This record gives sequence, structure tokens and C-alpha cells, in this order.
Amino acid sequence: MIYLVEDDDNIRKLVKYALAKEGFEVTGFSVPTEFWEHMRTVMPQLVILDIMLPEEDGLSILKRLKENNKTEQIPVMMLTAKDSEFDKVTGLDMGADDYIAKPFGTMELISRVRAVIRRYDKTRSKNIFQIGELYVEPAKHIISVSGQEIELSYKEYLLLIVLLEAEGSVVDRNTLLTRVWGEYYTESRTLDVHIRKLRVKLGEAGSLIQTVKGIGYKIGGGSYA
Amino acid sequence: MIYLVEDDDNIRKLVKYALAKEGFEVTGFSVPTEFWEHMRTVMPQLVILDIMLPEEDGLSILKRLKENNKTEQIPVMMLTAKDSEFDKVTGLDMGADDYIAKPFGTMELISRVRAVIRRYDKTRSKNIFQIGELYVEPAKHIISVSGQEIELSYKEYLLLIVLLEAEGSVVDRNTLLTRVWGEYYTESRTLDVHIRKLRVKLGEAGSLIQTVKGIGYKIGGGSYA
DNA sequence: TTGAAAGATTAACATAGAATTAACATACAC
DNA sequence: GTGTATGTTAATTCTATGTTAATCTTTCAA
Repeated sequence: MIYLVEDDDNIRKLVKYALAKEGFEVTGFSVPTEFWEHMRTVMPQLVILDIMLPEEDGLSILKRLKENNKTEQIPVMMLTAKDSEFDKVTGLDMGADDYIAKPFGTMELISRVRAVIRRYDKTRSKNIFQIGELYVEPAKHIISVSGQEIELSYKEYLLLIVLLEAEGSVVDRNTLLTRVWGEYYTESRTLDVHIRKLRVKLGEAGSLIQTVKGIGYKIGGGSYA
Repeated sequence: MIYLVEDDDNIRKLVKYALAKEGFEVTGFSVPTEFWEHMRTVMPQLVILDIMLPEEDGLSILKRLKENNKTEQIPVMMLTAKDSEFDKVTGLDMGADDYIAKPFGTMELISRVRAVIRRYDKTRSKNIFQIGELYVEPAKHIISVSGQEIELSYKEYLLLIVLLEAEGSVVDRNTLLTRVWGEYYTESRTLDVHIRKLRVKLGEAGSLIQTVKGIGYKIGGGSYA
């Protein structure tokens, strides 16, 4: 479902028609109030916002969407009337996922919509990690090495996920401590012990966890296995 | 620095002119080979690719850029000639950061370029450094010379980063001592020893670190060493 | 309520490599 | 040449992390 907020009847119909023909379900709104009402019930895959609107302008809507953590991941595309407006929107950079300037071609619109949705889907399904022999699927709480499923304790699991989410990048000790153990923690050997247990349980994949002395640990990326 | 690969002389000039007027440094290439050659020495902030090119098409270039982990984070913007082409590019979704359809307005081009670069700067707060054969990516803790990864100790690493952050400028001994070792430090040979170890480990890139007698050290910049 | 188990944490020690220092060498400015 | 700044080397000290086992905690079934 795509939500389109646009007060110009012609454009609204045009966009609805073009996207509908491509198989998208589109609900159009001419005023923001209606839009917000529907947002409370059904969340869309994508929101397309005109800038100039009665009652509340598109930028304000965008801002509210991105400030709310229930809606912040919904991709938003802005429709801009003039080049100068376009510039203003991108300049403010309030987190819109794409911008399209009026007048726009139908093909371009469709392509951009598809691209934005695809990108979004990709980041969501990014919830599966695979590095070498290690395979982790958080949604199902599956961790396996060379096809062999492995059991991890809660902290070990969290630790692994934090490292995986930054795959290839170093995560410093402090970040690990706060993300896995919560705010402040007296430095002790706890982290090291957990890293060790993780490495042991991961077996051959244990060497994927690299120590970066003085900083922290990282998993995958760069170096040799 | 922005790299633009476009074989149509008129468009290349137009884009160069438009972006130059906005303060961007643009280098244009009419054939991919030239582009690749320059990529080996200086990495740009952004690459703008036409799709139809002699020798190697834009999609292939895009693919190669995104497959190489040294270039994958460089934002890429595709120029597409027709709507159908536009559709094709976004459809393949090989990780381009934006698409712009010809004919395009100058304002839109500039806005999109700015938006892409801004987004990029935001995600990559830590930069990537490349001087000659030396390549450093702090976030991933990757240091390599001539493509060969190198291991540095913590202080050596810090020292290198401090120098790199001031690339081309001299960093005096005192600044180095305080930034790497913390407030006050009795003058000893420590710094020199670390500089030496760094130079040795960097191998051929070691000569990039120049001594500025009486002041400190600098990396890169005017080198007639 | 009690008592295994598993998990988390701490204590205690090991150890590889780093950092530092000392001691001397060299280069360069004056 | 003299003196000062930096280079070089090796010996010494130190530190971060690894490792193991003991001790706390929590959970949960009997």
C-alpha cells in the first residue's frame, strides 16, 4: 500500500493511475488530516508527499514521520513543484528517501517508486547474516556454523549480533559493553570471557571474530579468516 | 572531487560547468579507461556515470565499483538517456545512490548531487584516507599499502591517524604527544621510536611521513623528499 | 522451598606484544 | 667543529587481552 498526499486533483489521479497500472495499491489524500487518520490504522510501504498542502505542509509531515519511531522506517518520497523548492527540500535533508521534481515523467516516477521500495525491502531482509561458515538468522534465532546449529546463551547471542550488525567494522569495547550489558559497567574481564566462549562455541567460525588491540573487536571484513 | 564519465562532449561540459559554478571540483572523462586510471590515484567524493559509453557501459562500471570494498562506499549517480533506460537501471538496482534522467534541469542536478554527497558525509563520519600506495579506513581498522594489509599497534595506529587528519600539514611534536599519549608527557625518544616503527611497517609508504626538523612531522602534501 | 543447572561474573594468573627507556649514532645548523 | 634535534637499536618494563577456575545469580522443576 502506498499513501499519496497531494491536493492537486489532476496530479493525484495521474499518479494513482500510473502506479495502479504497475500493480501498486495507492490511496490518495487531498488533506493531511485524512492521511494521519489512515496512518493510525494501516501503515503503508511508502508515502509520497507533495510539499505545498493545505493545513500542514509536506515537510512538516515528513518531519513528524521521521521523528516517530513507529514510522521512521517507512520510506518517504517528496514531490516538488519547482527547482528552487527541490533545492530547499534536499537542502534541509529531513530524511526523505527520494525526491522527484514536477513535472515528472510517468516512467521516472514508477522507477523511483520501485527503487525506493526495493531498497527498503533490502534493508529489512538484511536481517540475515552470513560470513564464511557462519549463518545467523535473528528472527528465527538460528545460529549455525557449517550447517550445524549452535546454541548460544543470551549474552553471547547479543554480543554476536552487535558485532554482526557492524560487520567488517570495529566495535569498540565500550560500545560492546553498553550495547550488551547496558549503561556503565566496571571494566573487568567479563567481555573477554564472553568473547572467548563465543569463539569456542563458534568453532571454526570463531576465528572470524578478530581482536583489534586497544580498540575492540570486529567480525568479518578485511582480514584473512 | 567529482568524477564524471560521459562521452557526449556537450553534456560533459554542461555538467562540469553547472557543478563547477557551485564550487564542486569536477573531472570529466570521455572513456572509462581514463576514469579507472585516475581512480587508482585519487578517490572522488562522487562518481557520475552515463549508461551508454564506449568500451564499458556505466552499469558495468557501477558493478565494479560496488564490488570492490575500497570503492563501494563512494556514492554513484547514474545518468540515463531515456525513460526505458532509467527503468532498466533502477530495476537492476546495483547500488547506485541516485538516478537522473536526461534531459535534466541544472538545478535538479545540483540538488541531487548535494543531497547524495550530504547523505554520504553523514553516514561516513570517519573518512577514508588514501595517499599514494597508502590506504586507511579507520571505521574498519584497515590499513594497507599497495593493497597489502598491514598490522599496526594501537599507538602506531593513532599516530598515523593524527597525521592523516592533518594530511599535508605539519603536526608539531607537542600536538602528537598530547593527541596520542594524552596530556603531558616527558620528552623522550618515544615519539621518534614510534615514528620509526610506523615508517618501517608502512614499507614503501613509509617515506610519506616526512620529518620537519624543529617542528614535527607531516604526511603527504608537497613531497620532494 | 529447595536444589540442580546453566549462565554470568569475578578473581587470579599467563603471556604475547607493545611501549618505554637508555645508550649511542648521525645529520644538520650555526 | 660544536651543539642540538632526530634516528636507531636493543634491553627492560608494562599492559591489554587470553585463559581457567572458582564463585555468584538466576531459573525452574520437583
